[in-house]
Amino acid sequence: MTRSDITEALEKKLQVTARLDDENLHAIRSMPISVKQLAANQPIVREGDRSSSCCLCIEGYVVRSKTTPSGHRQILSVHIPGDIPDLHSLYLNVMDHDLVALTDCTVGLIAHEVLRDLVRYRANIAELLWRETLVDAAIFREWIVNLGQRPSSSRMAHFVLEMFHRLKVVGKTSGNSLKVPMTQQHLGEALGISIVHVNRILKELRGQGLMEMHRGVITIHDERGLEQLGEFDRLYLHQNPAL
DNA sequence: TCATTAACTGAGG
DNA sequence: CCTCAGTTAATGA
Repeated sequence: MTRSDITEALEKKLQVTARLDDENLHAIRSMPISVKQLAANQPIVREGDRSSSCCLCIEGYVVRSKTTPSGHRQILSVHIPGDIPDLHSLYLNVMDHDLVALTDCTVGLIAHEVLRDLVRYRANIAELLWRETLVDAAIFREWIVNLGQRPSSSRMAHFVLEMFHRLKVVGKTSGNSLKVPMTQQHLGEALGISIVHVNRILKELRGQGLMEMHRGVITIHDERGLEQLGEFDRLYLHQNPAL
């Protein structure tokens, strides 16, 4: 892996709304990053941990989750290349949830001091990271609405479209298909529905000609139909609408 | 191990 | 009475 592979997705995502000038781009490209390979299901940081670095997803997927005392896990968010899922740990010292590798993946650990210096001395980058954090919060708000107010078929449709649009920004979709390397168990944990019901919903969506999922690859057959079912409006992702 | 399906159940509209 | 979704259990890939 070359140095530009490491920050490629991050650069794409940061520049969704505004170009970075050469100097700031160079600052991002020359951040010291320690690259680590992780196996699926390997914890990155756990609730209660004090971390001294932030995790940049380079390849593969990562989830944030919380597990209740009775053992039920809620997946809070799914992270893809270019995301920094624990950016908040820069200022919140103790983790309030777990960060776990969903698939085998490559992550880059960026020391807090490095990021703090970037934020202190480069207003442009500070604004982009601030923006990332706000969009992250916007996505959480949408997830709350999704889990609390939509029937499960709409939840699934909404989730798939969100992943589709987020993956598109970093160039990880191909035509109408996207990788969502989650088992039906994972989908259930993300959407708050039982595994058997996940299976029923997938069958229903397939039957309606909306989408299909096979071994972690989703093919969208009817994007408009999915948007209607999922009441999906991509505004909350705050992407460049031209993309 | 993961995916699929049927059958049954209860909540709630 | 109908729809939605959880549980259980059996079975297939």
